[in-house]
Amino acid sequence: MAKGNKRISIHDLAAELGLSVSTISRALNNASDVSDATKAQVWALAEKLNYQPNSMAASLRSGRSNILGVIVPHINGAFFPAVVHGIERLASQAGFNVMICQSSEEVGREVAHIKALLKAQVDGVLVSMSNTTRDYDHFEQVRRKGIPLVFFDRMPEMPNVCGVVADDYRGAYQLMEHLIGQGCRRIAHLAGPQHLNITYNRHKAYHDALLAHGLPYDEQLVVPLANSREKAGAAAMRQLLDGRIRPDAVFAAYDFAAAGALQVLEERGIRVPQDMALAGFSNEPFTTMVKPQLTSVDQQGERMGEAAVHLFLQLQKRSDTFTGQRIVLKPKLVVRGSSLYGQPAFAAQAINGPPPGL
Amino acid sequence: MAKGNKRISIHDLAAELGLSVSTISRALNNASDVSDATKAQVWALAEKLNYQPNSMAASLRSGRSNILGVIVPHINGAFFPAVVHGIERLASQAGFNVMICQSSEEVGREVAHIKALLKAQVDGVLVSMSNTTRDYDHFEQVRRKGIPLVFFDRMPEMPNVCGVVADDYRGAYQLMEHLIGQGCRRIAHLAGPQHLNITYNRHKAYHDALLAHGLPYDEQLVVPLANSREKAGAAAMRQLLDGRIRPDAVFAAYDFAAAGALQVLEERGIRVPQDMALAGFSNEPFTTMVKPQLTSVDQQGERMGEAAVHLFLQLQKRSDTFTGQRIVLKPKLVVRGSSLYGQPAFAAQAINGPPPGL
DNA sequence: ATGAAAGCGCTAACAC
DNA sequence: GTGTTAGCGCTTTCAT
Repeated sequence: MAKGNKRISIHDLAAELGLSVSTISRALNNASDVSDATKAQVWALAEKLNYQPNSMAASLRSGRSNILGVIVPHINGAFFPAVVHGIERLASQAGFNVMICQSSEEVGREVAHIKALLKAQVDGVLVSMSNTTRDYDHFEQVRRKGIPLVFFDRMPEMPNVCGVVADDYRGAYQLMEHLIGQGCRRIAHLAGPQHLNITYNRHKAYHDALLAHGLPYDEQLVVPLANSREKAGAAAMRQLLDGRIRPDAVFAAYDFAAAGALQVLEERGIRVPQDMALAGFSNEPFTTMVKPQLTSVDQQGERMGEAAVHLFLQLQKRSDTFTGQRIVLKPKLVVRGSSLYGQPAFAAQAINGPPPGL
Repeated sequence: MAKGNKRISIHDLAAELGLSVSTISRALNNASDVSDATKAQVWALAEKLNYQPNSMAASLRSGRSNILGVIVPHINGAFFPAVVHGIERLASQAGFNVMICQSSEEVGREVAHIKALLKAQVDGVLVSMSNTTRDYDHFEQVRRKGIPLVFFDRMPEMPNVCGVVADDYRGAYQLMEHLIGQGCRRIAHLAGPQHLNITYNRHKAYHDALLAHGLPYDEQLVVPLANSREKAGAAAMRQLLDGRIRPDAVFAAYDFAAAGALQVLEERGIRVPQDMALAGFSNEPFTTMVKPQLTSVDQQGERMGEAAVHLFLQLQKRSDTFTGQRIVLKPKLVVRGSSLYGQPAFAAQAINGPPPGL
């Protein structure tokens, strides 16, 4: 009984009302050249019969699917979810459905997802590369089909790519100036992969800021992170502490890594920020939950998502020329207890008192 | 130049090879009744011409889209991302593409998403209700179309619904027994919405466990949370502390709320767990980053996702009878510093007497 | 303002 | 094993 209802189509509506299918179609799409009376009839009947349009058929015929494909490396942490949220908001406002895929940082899955999205005839593809992606053929394929392609956050080194990024260099540079301004002189860096624009830029800003302030760049103070998670941060921190030089500040390329580092520091009885300042990157919500609260850089995830959709819509309009348009978002330094010695009112607890343990 | 390539279809392949379209179709789908030689030819040419199948056309014809629709309330925190991950893994293994949608806890968006998924001819819908959903018409509509519908975590009160849930009651009960076993006697509860199965069960277990151990259930010790976030937890904690009775333990229905509560306790100089034990629910990653680490209950997100897909696949096979099948996952209590008095090495300063006044 | 008719690209009987 | 054929449900000229 539940399924006897054979799907009802515009033909059924047409028959019922004694109209032609084309009129029904036009009415349903609210075309301008249908009388209001007819529209009303059609809408009413559609409602009554609980008519569900078949978007497959529509897409097949029209060539437009109204689906936007999105590929993110993962949805851990708060950043990518925020971006996705921004994308969904604006896209659905523009009448698009969004198909979200996770590459889980594997090129293989990224390629597979691109393929699936193309099969699904998406009208556009928004992607943030996986960190194992070194070859860009699959992206080129999207463009070759004339389908708008927009990157966000993690961009490939391709000619004429469109995309939106946060100014990681600037954010990291500001962060470094803050640390230096706090009196730190031997700042270490827990570095992300150098083939990705984002982490490359964070590292480069670290380097440049040091030199610009007359401080040496010491490779011993730069430890690569195996990934962006806590454990990797903890491991890197241990490696750093076991080295010859003891830094007086650590800039981790990710908040999660910073959190891992923080735990190691606590284990070893090194006070933050008194003995060592600490800062991360991304402004994850948990940065305000740990003790001391973590200084970080906010990447404006939601705005990034919106900007990406914006770019897509533009590209769709004038699909002839794929100008390598880029939008660069200004990140925001968020200073908290983990890098603040002294004065500010609310940070009073940060400085006085002996170490909290014991 | 980039877009002159008019899409190539099986007709092009057929013409090029002097075969019929049906043979091409069969070869492409690796049907058993095509000679290997032909298959090889077809595959080769498809590769060479970079043929992309059009899944819209295939779906329209076959009636199967191979798309699985998923609706989650949000992707904050780690739980829903974990579920989604589980879903994607198993679904893609079974040859399905996944379309993820966020309702953002708004029924309106949930309804809209259901509509869009139906239009897109999805083969099944997996959903975790928004917390503003009180009416289930849109879900019924899915079933009425004969489309497999599976809930996870948050289930509606509908007859014969299929779904997979964690045993929140059991998890919360174990948590309560742990607290009581630790000597807590005036345990408070920061409660989630009571119209949702999950938070209702957490509350009910709180209630039942108290009575079962001869402790009174006191409404003054139950404070409703405005939502699942930190701020709400902080607000509820303040309200609790401003009340007449000072609890010696707090069980928050969400980890984020517990984190907010923890901050308030710190502000007020109330030591955790010595003065007051604290526990949350979900086992978010940040529970190990805060100090003290938070006791919580793990909900097995990834397994829940896999189970949901499993149910869907079953439903799809025997679509005649919609048995109200349910899978219940056993949650896991994770005891950490926030509720541990005594022995363990690092907790040397433990106090076991009655809670210090004030 | 409405209708007729031709497909979009593919699959699935049914023939041979 | 391969070919023929008839649509899936809709949009979209082109008529009227």
